[in-house]
Amino acid sequence: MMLTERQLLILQVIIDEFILNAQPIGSRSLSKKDEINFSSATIRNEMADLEELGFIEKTHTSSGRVPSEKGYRYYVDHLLPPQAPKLADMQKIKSVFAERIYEMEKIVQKSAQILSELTNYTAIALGPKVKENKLKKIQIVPLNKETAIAIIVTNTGHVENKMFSLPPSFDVNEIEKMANILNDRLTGVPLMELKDKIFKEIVVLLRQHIHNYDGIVTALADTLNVSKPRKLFFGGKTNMLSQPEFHDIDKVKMLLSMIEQEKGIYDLMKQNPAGIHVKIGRENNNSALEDCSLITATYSMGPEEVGTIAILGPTRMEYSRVISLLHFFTADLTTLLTKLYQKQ
Amino acid sequence: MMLTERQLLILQVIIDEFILNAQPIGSRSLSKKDEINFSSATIRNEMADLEELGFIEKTHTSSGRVPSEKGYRYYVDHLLPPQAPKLADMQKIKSVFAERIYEMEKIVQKSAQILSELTNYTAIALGPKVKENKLKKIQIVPLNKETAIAIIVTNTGHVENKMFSLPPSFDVNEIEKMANILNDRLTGVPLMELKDKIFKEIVVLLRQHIHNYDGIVTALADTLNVSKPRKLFFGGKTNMLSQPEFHDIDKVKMLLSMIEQEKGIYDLMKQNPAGIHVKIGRENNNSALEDCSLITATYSMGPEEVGTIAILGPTRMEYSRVISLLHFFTADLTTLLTKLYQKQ
DNA sequence: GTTAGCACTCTATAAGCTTGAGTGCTAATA
DNA sequence: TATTAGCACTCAAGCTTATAGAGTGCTAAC
Repeated sequence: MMLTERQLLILQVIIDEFILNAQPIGSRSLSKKDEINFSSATIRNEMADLEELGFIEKTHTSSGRVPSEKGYRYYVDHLLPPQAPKLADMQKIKSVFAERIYEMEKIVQKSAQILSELTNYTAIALGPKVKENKLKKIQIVPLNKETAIAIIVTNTGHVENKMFSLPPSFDVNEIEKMANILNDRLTGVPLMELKDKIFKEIVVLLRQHIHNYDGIVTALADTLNVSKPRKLFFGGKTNMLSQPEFHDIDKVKMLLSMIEQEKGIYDLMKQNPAGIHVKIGRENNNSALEDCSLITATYSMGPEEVGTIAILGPTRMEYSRVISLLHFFTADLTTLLTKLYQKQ
Repeated sequence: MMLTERQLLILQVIIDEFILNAQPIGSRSLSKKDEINFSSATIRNEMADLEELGFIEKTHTSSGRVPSEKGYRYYVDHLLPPQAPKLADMQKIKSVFAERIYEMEKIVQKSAQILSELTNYTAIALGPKVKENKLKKIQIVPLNKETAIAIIVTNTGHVENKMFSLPPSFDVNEIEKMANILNDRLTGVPLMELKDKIFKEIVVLLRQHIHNYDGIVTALADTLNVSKPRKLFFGGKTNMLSQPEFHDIDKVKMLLSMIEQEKGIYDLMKQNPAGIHVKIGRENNNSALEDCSLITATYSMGPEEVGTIAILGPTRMEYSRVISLLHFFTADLTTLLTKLYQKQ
C-alpha cells in the first residue's frame, strides 16, 4: 500500500488546495499547477488509485475529488509542509505575554482569545489543575450569625471561596482559633487531599479546642472539597459560522450547543497527552464534531504539565499553520508560567 | 387614530396567530377563527385600514399580513392577554429557589439558565452592583517575595481578589500590620469609595506605621479600585437558532457575535429602569437586534434594586407568557435575596 | 507508462408553467 | 350605511425542462 512519489504529490496538492478553497479539485485544474507536469489523464488514473485506497473521495459520480478523513490523517502524519509561524503572529503573541498579567486564569483566558483571533477558528483552553495546587492559606470570614465564607489561597495564587452555614449557636469567636489550627496543619497540602486530611488529622485537634465542633467540620470539609472540574475558556466561539461547511443551520446548532454545554468539550480536553495532537473528524467520537478537527497542545509550569489549549476548526483547517502556531505559543506560555510561579 | 373594537380584535388575533406560527395571516383564515364573525371581505377592508395606520404589513403585494413593530408595540401596550404563569413553570421556579445556594452570583447564573429553559429564548442576567457592596474584610496574602494577593470580602459575601507586585525589599512582616490598619479604617465602606478613602485617610496612617509605604499604597489602591463592569450571565445562547426567523446564517452570526462580545448587551442592560420593560426590534438601537425584542426586569434586595434580568427573543416572541413569567420570577428572586442577605 | 480524445454523468442555473393563497375593487344585499 | 359575495389580478413556491460546464472513465494511439 506504499504510495508513489507522484501519488504523494497529488494527494498533497489536492489537500492544500481544498484547505484553501473548500472546492472539489478536478484533474484538469490540478494539471495546470506549477508543481505538476503530467497530463490530466495521468492524474485521473492516479486519482482513481488514491480513491480506491481511501485517501480521497468524490462528492458525486462526476465531481472533482475531496480529501477523506484518511487522507487528512495521512497528510497530517506525513505530508505537512514544515512552517514557522508568521513574524506578525509571533509578535502578537509576544506582545500578549509581555503584558503584566498575574492571575493564571487571566493568562489562560487571554490565550484562548488571542489564538482564536490569530487562527479564525475556535480556541479552547483548559485551565490549570487546581486540585494539585498546594494550600497557601485558609481564611474564614463570618458574614453574620448563620453564614461564613471560607477562602482558600493556593501556592499559584488561585483563590477559591465558598459560603457555608454555621451550626446554630456556634460561637463566632471560635472561628479564628479554628482557622489557625487549619493553617498550621494544612499549609502545603494539595487541595485534593484536604478533605481526607481534615477527617483523619484535624478532627481530633478540633475536638480538643473547639466547642460544638462536629457541625462545622462537615460543613468545612464539604466546602474545602474542591471537586470542581477544571475551568474551560473559549475564544471565537462563533468563528466556525464563517466556514463554508457550516452554512447548514442544523450543523451550527449542534456544534454550538455542544460548545455551550461544555461537558463534551471537557471530556475531549481532559485526556491530554503531552505535546501536540490532532484529532480529525470522527476520531473525536462526537457526532457534533464530525466535520471538525481538534488540535490540542499541552503547556507546562516548570517540569509539570498543567493545562491544555486547543484549536477547533473544520476538518479542512490549516493544520500546518495552526500546529506551528500552537508550538510557538505553548512554548512561550510555558516559559512565562514557569518564570511567574516557579519561584516560591 | 382611535381603533375600533373590531380593528383591535383583528389586530390582536393577527399578532397572536403570527406569534404562534410565524406565517403571514390572510383574511380567509382569519374569518374562520371562532372569535371572528364577519366575512373575509370585511376583514380585508379592516386590514387595509390597519395597514394604512402602520400596524400590520404585507411581505409582498398578495401576501397575508404580518405585524409591524408599531403593531407589536400597540399589542404590548394595550392588547396583552393577561396571563398567570403555568403551574408547572411556577413549580420549577420555586424548586430552584428552594435549593440552598448561597453565593449571589450562582443564584443569578442559575436564574438565567432556568429562564432560558422555561422560555426557549435567551436569558441574560446582569449581576449585582458590586461597587455598592460594603467592605467586610480585606486580607493580604503574600505569595512570595515579589507578589501578594489582596482579597476583599463584601457584606453580601462577594469575594474579589487580585494579585499585585510588592515593592522591592518590602518587609513581608509589615503586611499584617497594614491589613489591620486597612480593616480598622475601611470596614463598612462601599467598594466604590475605597480608593478615594485610601488616599485621603489611610496614607497618613500608613506613613506612620509602615516602612517603605509609598510603593505599596498605589499598588493596593489600584487593586482595590473595583471598576470592573458588572458581570453578565447567559442562558440558552443558542436558543435563537431554533427560531424560524434565524434560518439565515448571517443574521445568526451577527447576533451571536454581539452576544459573545458582551459589550453591546451590557450597554442595553445597564440602563435598567425599575420594573418590566419591553424593547421591540429597532427600539433596541442595534442592528444585530433588528428582529429581536428584549424584555428586561429588575430584581431587588430589600428596598434596593440590585440587578436586571432579561429575555431576548425574536420580535415574534410570546410577550404575554414571558412577561408573566418574569413578573413571578423576579418577585421570588427578590424575596430570596432579601431573606438571605438582609439580615446582617 | 503516458496522453489525447471521446462519450458520458452530474450539478447548478435559468426559464417556463402551474397552483394556491392572498389581495383590491365593485356591485349587490341587509 | 355597513356588510358581503364575487371576480380579476398578483405573487411566491414548487415543479419541469433545457443548457452549460466541470468533471470522470475508458480506449486507443504515442
